[in-house]
Amino acid sequence: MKTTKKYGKKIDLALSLWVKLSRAFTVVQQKAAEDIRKSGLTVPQFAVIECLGHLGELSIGELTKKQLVTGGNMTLVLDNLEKEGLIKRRRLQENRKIIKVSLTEKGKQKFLKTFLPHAKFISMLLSVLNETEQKTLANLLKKLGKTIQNKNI
Amino acid sequence: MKTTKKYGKKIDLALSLWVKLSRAFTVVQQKAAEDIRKSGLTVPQFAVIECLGHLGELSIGELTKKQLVTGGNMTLVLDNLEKEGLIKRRRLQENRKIIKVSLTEKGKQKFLKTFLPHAKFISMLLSVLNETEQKTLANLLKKLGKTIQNKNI
DNA sequence: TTTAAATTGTTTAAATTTAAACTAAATATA
DNA sequence: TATATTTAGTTTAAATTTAAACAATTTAAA
Repeated sequence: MKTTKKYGKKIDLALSLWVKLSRAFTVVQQKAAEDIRKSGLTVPQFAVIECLGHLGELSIGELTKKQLVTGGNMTLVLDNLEKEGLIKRRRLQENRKIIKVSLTEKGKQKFLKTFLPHAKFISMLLSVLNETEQKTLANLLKKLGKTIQNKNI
Repeated sequence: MKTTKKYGKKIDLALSLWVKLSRAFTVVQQKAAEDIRKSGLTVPQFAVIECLGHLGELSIGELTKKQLVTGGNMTLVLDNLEKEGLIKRRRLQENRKIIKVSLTEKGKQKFLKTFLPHAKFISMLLSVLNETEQKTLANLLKKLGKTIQNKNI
């Protein structure tokens, strides 16, 4: 922790936290991305497969909200997954504005084959923190993420 | 916290932590990016200005390491900052492979004008956690980031 | 010394991402 | 009903980012 006050105690602490949050995320993200690419999927493709694999059929809007990406981007990711036969789109008859997305049989196989190994990789990576530390960290991050997201600034 | 074991306690905990880390980072990052764009700089441009403003003259390699971006990308960011007259490049005579980058007078003014308001914004954003929580979080994130980065996987 | 290897930074092409304009469908309002 | 607004998703153009090939310089090894 820095001991010199550059901009005042409160600001210095927040900046230091933000730097460490960025660094920790980026480091994990880059290792995770390397691991994901081995499966032949891009990171956003993997994220969609994972989301559908765990939560079942979702609308495109729900997917973009879950992953905090823009709609145009999601369209492209889904197009590519559709071309590979991993997902399918289905227009809702009750509300024809909405398109539901789900895994095909091939997509389910891909999910089953790729997710657990990647989960183990992440677990191995994060094992530099013990169980208690991981729980504490997760709780603080949850509070940070949830509160800021719900806050309209 | 999830109570159902999907992949075993250890893996579930790590996955849950990774999701929360991503979410917290992304949420803060998107708010921070919005704030930075008001200054007329892109996020990576701002990061370079900040780095040079705080650390003084750095080589291009040092900048890419600090920001965990690829070299090609840094070249473009520096080109654009140079066009705007905010930074300057200087080839080292002792080692002509190395190019040192520093802020111009205009760049220093930009740094002084933009950094503190942004720092205050970040501080306000992170104030959803109290001082103790911020310190705990920063320490855990530091441990996570440093250890994984030094670990060769 | 001279060649080979490593380091530093740039260029290029391709992939990714965003923002804004757009289409289509549903809902609200006059 | 008819028009306007909102919502859901797509298209497009531009910006960003990466990875790989490249050039220049330095260092190491034969």
